[in-house]
Amino acid sequence: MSTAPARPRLVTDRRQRILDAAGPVFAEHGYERSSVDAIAKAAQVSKPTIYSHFGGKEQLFRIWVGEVARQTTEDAVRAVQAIDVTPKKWRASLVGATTDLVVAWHTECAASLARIANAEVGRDPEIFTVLRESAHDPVIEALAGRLAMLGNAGHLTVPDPVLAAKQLIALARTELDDISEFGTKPAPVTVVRRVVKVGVETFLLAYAA
Amino acid sequence: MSTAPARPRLVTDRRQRILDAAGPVFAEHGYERSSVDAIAKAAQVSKPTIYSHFGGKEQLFRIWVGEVARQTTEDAVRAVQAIDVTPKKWRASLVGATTDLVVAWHTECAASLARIANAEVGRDPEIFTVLRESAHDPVIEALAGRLAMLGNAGHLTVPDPVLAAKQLIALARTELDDISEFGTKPAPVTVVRRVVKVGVETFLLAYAA
Amino acid sequence: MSTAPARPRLVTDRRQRILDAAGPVFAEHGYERSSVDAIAKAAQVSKPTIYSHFGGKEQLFRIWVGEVARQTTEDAVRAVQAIDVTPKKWRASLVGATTDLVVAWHTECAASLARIANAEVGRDPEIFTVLRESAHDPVIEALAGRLAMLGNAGHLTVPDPVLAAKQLIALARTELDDISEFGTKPAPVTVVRRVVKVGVETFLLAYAA
Amino acid sequence: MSTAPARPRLVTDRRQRILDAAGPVFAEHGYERSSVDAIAKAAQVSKPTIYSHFGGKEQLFRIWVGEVARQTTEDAVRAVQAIDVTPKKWRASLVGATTDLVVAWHTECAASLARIANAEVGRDPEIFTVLRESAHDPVIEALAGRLAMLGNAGHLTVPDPVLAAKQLIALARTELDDISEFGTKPAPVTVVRRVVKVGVETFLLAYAA
DNA sequence: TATGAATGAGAATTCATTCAT
DNA sequence: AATGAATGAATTCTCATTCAT
Repeated sequence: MSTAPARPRLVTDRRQRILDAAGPVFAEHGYERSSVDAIAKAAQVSKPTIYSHFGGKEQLFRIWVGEVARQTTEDAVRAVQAIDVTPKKWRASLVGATTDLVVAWHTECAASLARIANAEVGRDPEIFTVLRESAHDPVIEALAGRLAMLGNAGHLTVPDPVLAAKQLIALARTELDDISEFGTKPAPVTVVRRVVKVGVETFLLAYAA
Repeated sequence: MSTAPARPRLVTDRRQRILDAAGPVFAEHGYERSSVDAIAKAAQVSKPTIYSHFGGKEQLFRIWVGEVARQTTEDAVRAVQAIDVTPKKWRASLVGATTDLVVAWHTECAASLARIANAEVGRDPEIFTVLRESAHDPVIEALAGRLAMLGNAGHLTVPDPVLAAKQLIALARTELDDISEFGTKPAPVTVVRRVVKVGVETFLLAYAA
Repeated sequence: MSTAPARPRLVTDRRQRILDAAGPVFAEHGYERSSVDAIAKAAQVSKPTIYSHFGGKEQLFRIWVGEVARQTTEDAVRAVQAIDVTPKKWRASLVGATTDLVVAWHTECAASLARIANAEVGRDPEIFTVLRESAHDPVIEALAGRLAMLGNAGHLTVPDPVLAAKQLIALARTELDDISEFGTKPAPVTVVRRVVKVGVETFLLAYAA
Repeated sequence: MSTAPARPRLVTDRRQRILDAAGPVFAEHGYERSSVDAIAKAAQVSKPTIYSHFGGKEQLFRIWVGEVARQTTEDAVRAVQAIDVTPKKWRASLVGATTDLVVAWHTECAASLARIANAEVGRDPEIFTVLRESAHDPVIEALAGRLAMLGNAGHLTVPDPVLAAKQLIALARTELDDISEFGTKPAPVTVVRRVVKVGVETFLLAYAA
């Protein structure tokens, strides 16, 4: 117990350290241009360690995608669940929640993920499935649920809540790709807030009861 | 005239043949995974020929991007200009034109271009500029113009035509990424027609005079 | 006669124009790094023209070497022949002639030739022979002749005039490689003059009668 | 101990094996015509190994140059330091040491190095600096020191020892380029001995007290 | 478990050279 | 005689992956 090294914990940390290092690398350079070497260096780990933990570049990538998707989705769903359906607050909270949702997806990491996954979908179609199931669908579902509630509460007319959810997001993001140059430049939150609000207002014009 | 060789024609065609061959390759594999070798093989041309015509992989890629963008934009703008503002026809023609516009952007080539350019924008930010200026802006401008006309004609209430144009497109495309799996699978035209119509209807709910 | 083009002359000029263009290119980049393309461009001529006139890069190179060697040797021999063996002038004219000889070999072209030929001698041993026979030997012979005359005139003691000639040149050039950094930097004539004089003085110490 | 593999040794030897293999290749073909492939094959090593050890062709070349220069200089300086200034021995030892010095520089490797460095000096001027500082200057310094001692001992009259050192070397090497055809052919030691002796004798004629 | 060292396969690019006109 | 266009071969260098320890 006296001379016991503090390693055992680190050993399990290795995995996380690699993932943490891989994130920025993938985010900045994309899949192809990210070399395992670079990731190993960033993680201060040797290449074989990466291989023994993840099996290869491809798998490491997939796991990273999963991680970011899970995290982002968690944030997005939390934002959606904050929508307050009470008469006095629903408007403001809808705007606020939509903003939070959009912001959650505009994290540097999440934005890069979107770009990269988009690009790699041709090479590895499973990525599409993973992302849809672990990121897209849950958020749409959650949002559709809240919109349905707003319908039931008589604030909105929502014949197809899932469609409405998708459209709300589409409207909220309308100007963002322009502003953030496809997710390359970080858009200041105040700007995001403004454009999202504009989108939500259009949504309300269409869906207001 | 009897012994005239069949070559002279081909000589000048080389450039186009290379571009034609590069298209599918880039479209299918993306920039990084497309090797000049593969393009040369597909074009039945030697690698140096590509280099003497285009200067390098990067430039070939940019020129391909430009070509597709130009072609797509041409089609899209033509679609927009077909919008008929007369009382009886405007609704139908708005739906029709929006459908055509979306279809123009869902060509296999154009869809791939969007995915790839998106992916490569980090490596070569100029692509963003090129695409915005040569593809995105002209279409938005044209569409904004028609929407303004519809406003003047009293059919719509369009305080900000450019915004409206962007929103119309966003709504029209809302379900397309889902359906075409990020542009990977070709969406049947009938399906496209249906989802676009849904989007335009939402747009009209918001913007109808 | 009226519409006759002025070409016929140019046709024969082509050859010289290519040689003139090849000189600086070879001189600056050496044999390997000089591309036929670059030479063609510099000569404002198409590559096949070079091939039809010279047969290939190698042969063009050899002919260039020959040209420079001939020219340089001519100058060097002329310098040597200016040595005046009369009692009053022999010392000064020996210094002057040696300086001229060294200067002739320190032309940008000649210096490069020396460097390059030296380098290429392994690849093409014939170059050594060509240079020795067309450049080195004639100069040594001429100088040996004059030194012998100076011996006969009683000014010097020259048991082996050929050896003496080689030694005189060696002494005269002693510091030049240092100063010109292996012929890369052009040495100012005043400096050349000074170091050559020093060398000749040592020579006279050894050979004075 | 029975099953101990023979590899561990080799692993660390890789670097040296590459250098040893690179030497002859560079020496025979010069920098440009030496392909990394050829060196790898000669070293029985894969190309990436070379790159991981040396970073690239250029750096490998520089390191080789450094190695040969260091080795050669060591030998040359040792030869110079063997000069004995005692009255009875100085003449013979000066001849002997100069011979050794010249021989050290006429190693196949050193001779090639001189040729090649000379050729590459245009492309990479740093080579000149490296060689001068690590090879040329130390030898000249050492030799100048000994000549000064001989001057102090009253055997020679040496107003400028550094100049004298350079001249001694120049005279000793006078006929060597001819004989060895620019360092291409190996000159038999007996021949070297003879021509060096002739050169030293001329030196003594000029510098004897 | 973790790693330094090694590699086979393949990338972009350039070159000397030759057709067909 | 001159050229634009094309090419086979070779170059340097990088990468994902795997041993042997």
